Amino acid sequence: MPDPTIRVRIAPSPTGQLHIGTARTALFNFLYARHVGGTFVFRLEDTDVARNTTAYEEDIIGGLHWLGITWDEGPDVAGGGDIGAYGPYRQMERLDWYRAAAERLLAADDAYPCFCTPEELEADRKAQEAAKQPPRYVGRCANLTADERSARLAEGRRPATRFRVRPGVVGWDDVVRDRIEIDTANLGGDFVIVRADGTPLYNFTVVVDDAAMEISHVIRGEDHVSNTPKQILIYEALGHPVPVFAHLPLILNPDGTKMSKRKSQTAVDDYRAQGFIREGLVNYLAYLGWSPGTEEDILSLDDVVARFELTKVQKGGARFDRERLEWLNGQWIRKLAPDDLVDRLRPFLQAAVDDGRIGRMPTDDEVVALLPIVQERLPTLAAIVDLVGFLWTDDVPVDPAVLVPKRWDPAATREGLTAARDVLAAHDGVTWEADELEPPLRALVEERGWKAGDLFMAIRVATTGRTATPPLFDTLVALGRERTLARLDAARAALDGR
RNA sequence: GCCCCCAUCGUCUAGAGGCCUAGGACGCCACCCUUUCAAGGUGGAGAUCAGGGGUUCGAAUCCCCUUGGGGGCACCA
Repeated sequence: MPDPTIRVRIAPSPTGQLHIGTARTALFNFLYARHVGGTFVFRLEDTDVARNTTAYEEDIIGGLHWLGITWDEGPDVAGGGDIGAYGPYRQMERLDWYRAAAERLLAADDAYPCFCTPEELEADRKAQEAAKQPPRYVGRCANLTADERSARLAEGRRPATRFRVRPGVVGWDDVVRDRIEIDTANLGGDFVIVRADGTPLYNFTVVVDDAAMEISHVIRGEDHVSNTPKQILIYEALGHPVPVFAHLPLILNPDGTKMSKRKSQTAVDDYRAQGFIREGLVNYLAYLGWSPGTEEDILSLDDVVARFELTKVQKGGARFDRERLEWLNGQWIRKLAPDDLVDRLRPFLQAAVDDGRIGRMPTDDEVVALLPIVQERLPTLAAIVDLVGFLWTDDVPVDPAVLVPKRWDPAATREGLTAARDVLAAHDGVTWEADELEPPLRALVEERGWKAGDLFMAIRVATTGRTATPPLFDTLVALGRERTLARLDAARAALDGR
């Protein structure tokens, strides 16, 4: 049931790393397109030449792909060629389109050349501010005669192009917030659509491109609501049909303000580097401002596509809750198949080797063998290092103070560790399985009248350096006989050295 | 200063006039399981549906006002 009349887009500007907010907007556009069988377009708004870099372009495209978000038209790789019949999909390659559109507006007097200098505009703004007036263009160049214009041109002054804002009210039926109407008197006067240097501005290019690419639904953040009337004015002046608008609620910092780098972690890359997986992040992001209206909470990308409705989008902003993200991430990590999980864990293990947090890289087999005891304990992939890093490090620092269980004293601990060491050393060493290690140690506890927890905790700390680990006997198996005995010896020595 | 938007547990949300003595999830607290930590299970605390007026037989749901919060007011996107 593909619907060729529905075309949506994401149009990031490559001036920074992929932002959580951009990813969410891209996701919602993708979800809508896939749900209705429409077309999803990716376009690069790269007219801010001073701040663009291909590295950011790569980061954005790579990040979206990593999340599982794909598009039907646009550049598929950084710096790469376009796919699709409505290209080019980079604004810097569409300069002719903007020039032609600007000329049409100029010819129809819907726009005019403005010779105001930055100094003049700055002075106007200062005066308005002092008078507690809202900033707006005063219209100095709005009604210049042809002679006045040519005179200024003759002086060598390069004009910007301003769009003439007509009086009246502009309104639209927003899919998420119903009817919105704004008096054009509040738009700040005629606005610039082409800079004096000839490069076009956002509110203008976005309309020219969306119209040319036949975008039917503009799904974007609420921060664009105030741009919408300006854009509608341009659509009308250009004679293009106005698309349907859907303004999504913002993603907020914990304090309720618009999510920002200053107050939150906003780069998708950073979440990825911390071991969040695409399934978890996508699931979490989908629920920021949307819900299926059921009591489901673990949904795959495909599940969300099947359930997504623009009309179920929330109006109010949603604070980013990292705790919930971690829980969801853990849920998804638990669902991964062993081989898949090992593949995803490998880079995190390698990173730990590289910066010395662990001494060596475990083999895939070693990691697979460990999954039954670690998979359900990982809120993130990166947590693997904290959880069982002691397995791949030669010297595990053991703090004598934590080595002694609460009910024991150092002497008792020494005695316990010695007895445990003897019991384990008596094991033949041919096999070394959890269900072979536990019974004799429990028998030891029984015989001495100890509490199992005390002895086990002493062994745990002695062999891992930690009080919280995966189940003890599985851990000792992973450690191996020799290292288990060696660490027990070392711990006793540490106790003696006190 | 001006314009616009929003408002259900701490957080994400269900709720589209009676099914709501407001449901779920995260987080929190107990208990169970248990060698620690998780996971899982059970139960609990937690929202006078921001406040006030209407409309209606009946309002979290519709209207108005107030308050609070947010977004935007560039030759940025």
